[in-house]
Amino acid sequence: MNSATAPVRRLAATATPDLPESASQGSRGAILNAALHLFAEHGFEGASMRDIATASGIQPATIYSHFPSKQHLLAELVGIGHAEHYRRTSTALLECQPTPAAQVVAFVQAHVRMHAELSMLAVVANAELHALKPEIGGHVFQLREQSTQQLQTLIERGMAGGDFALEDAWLATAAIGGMGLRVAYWYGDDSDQSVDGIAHTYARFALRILGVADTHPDMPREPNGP
Amino acid sequence: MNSATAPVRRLAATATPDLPESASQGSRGAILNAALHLFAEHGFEGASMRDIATASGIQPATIYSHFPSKQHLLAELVGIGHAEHYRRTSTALLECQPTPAAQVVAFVQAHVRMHAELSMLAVVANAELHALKPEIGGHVFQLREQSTQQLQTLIERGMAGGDFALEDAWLATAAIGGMGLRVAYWYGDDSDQSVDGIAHTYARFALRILGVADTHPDMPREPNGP
DNA sequence: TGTCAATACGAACGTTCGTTCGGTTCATCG
DNA sequence: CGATGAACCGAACGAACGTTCGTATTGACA
Repeated sequence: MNSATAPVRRLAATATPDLPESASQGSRGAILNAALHLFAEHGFEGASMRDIATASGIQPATIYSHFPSKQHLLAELVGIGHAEHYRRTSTALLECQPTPAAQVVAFVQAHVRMHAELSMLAVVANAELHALKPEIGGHVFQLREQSTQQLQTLIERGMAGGDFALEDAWLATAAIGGMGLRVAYWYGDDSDQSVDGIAHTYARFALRILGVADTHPDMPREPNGP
Repeated sequence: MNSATAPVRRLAATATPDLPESASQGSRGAILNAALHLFAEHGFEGASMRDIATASGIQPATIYSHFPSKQHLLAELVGIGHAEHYRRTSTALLECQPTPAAQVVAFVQAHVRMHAELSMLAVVANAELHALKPEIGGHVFQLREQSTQQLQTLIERGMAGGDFALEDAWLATAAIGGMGLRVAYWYGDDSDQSVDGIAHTYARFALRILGVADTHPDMPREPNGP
């Protein structure tokens, strides 16, 4: 009955460790952290430099001692987010068995974990990418393309080897990537789902999308109990 | 090589029929249409009333002859989007066979078609929902909840009847809903995929996620050729 | 023909925006 | 001790913001 008064939040998370540790120290880190929270909740245009200054406990002018502009602040966050995503998926692919199904499982689990554990960073990197001027964003777009290509290549190789049963690798890439992306918006500290459980289930969903039977040896088993 | 200069678009569509016909006539319709394009591309806070006025060929002050505020402009668009989505999925469910698998196929195809054919409306209704003040948004949140509940109920009934093989109805709802939602962002006028083809494939993906065999009679067959 | 309501307009209101400027503090180091 | 440079601040800049005001135009109807 209180549905008309509660504000509508853009994502569920509030207090997760929102930045990889290296970037969250000192005044510069405080600014980044405040900008991350405000950009995630209100969007780039919806958060002012004064808001960011207040949230990080310093004056607006001081932000310009650490970042040349609001755009560069966004660029740093979007860059960190994409780099972290690419780092996680790449590492996961290096550490798993070299079969197509196992690689898809590794990729999807890393993908999902990223969007759950660093949901604010993921939301900003995805939803505010359009606000980033190309001359400042630059290399981020390449990283983004590479991450998509990673998954699509896995799927195409599985199709070519007869491991997967589907017609269109691109549609499957979009579907699997998209369902993982959305995790960042609904996963919160109070979710009754564990990150491991979500990653496990989504990996299973991904293999099912690709036409892999539940009896396949690479199909993820039940995760450990609570 | 031109990757550093091209602006990053938020969604791919540009010229689709962006509003249900009834709402797009007269000056009021021109304003709504301009606001839809600008909100979709730049976000609510990123588009100014002057931008909307210029795009619709009238003066800023005149907008206030048709809408009491910028918030109400957004509320109307978000409301139309959610109403249209709920109308499409509800109609689809009424017209299909009453088996769980056929109902999921009908829902997912309507869901996907909505996000492809009215991609701007879908982007605004989803990505800008957080900018809508609760006292102005109001009933939209109920519609949103109902649409999610529609799909989750279908899945739960299929699970109870033994038609689907999975553990968690909510995770499947989130995954299937999320992958369809993302279609609005990448589907464009120049996509080499047809809307029918995408809807067909995503319905198939959905049934696979739910553990339905490819040989099940409700599994969608190949759509008609080109 | 006179009146009313709807639609449109140019100009301006007060506020907030991103950013800059001049100056202060303070630890570091020759 | 004096110099240096980074971090920080209060105050202000011009521009852009959502919105309001007073007025002009118009078509429908008495």
